[in-house]
Amino acid sequence: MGATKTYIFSTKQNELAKIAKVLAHPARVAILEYISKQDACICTDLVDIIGLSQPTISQHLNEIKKIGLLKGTFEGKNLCYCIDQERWKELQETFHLFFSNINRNCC
Amino acid sequence: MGATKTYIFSTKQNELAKIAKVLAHPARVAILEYISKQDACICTDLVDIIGLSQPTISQHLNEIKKIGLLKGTFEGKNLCYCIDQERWKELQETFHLFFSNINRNCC
DNA sequence: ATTATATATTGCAATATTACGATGATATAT
DNA sequence: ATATATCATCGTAATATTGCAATATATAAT
Repeated sequence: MGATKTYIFSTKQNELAKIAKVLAHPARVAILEYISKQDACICTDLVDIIGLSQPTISQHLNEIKKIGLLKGTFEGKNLCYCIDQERWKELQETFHLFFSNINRNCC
Repeated sequence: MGATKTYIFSTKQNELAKIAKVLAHPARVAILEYISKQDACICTDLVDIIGLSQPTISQHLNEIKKIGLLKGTFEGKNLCYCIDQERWKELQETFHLFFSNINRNCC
């Protein structure tokens, strides 16, 4: 009891849910928006900009990383994150397909 | 501590997160897919088809309803659910915009 | 009125998520 | 070597989610 019964559902359903879960927190939405607006990698102003503690931001970044959305490279002292464009497009397509496959007939 | 600090974020960020949260469970993805594949309203085969208990399915339907994705009408004995097309399109657009606004330049 | 059927609500236990202080690891600067 | 800065990890408290049994509600049929 209490835990999601993933084994009941299809791989695709679980996959979409997993991605959606990452977007299901405003901090992660904000992080992704901020990174995507930068011309290049960001080297964490995130803590100041978003207003959550450093460990919390780190945790959220990790969630985003888990679904392959972040590429990280070291550049001097700071770890620089940017969005993995290929993966981003994959997710975009996943959501696009989900939203497109809806029947027009209804009550 | 423990609860999401929604007041830190913009309305749009919270809105996207709220919608994503609904899609962040495979049961709700499955429910939406099933309803959208029907020609007309469905009158709950959901419990049998998905394999969760009736109260659990009811709860999930309620989460979906909360973001305005379901229209329900009584038709005979059974409550029939179908997807609100207008709202569906709105959400589709919300995600589309989110995924489109990403910068191309990166490391 | 009684019964059968479908769905909602309540209450609760198991588990997951969110957030942060304390601490650790690593790299640069002095 | 020591200090400083940046980010990760650990531990833990607060809160949220998931799932179901039991119960309530509502309509339809008898």
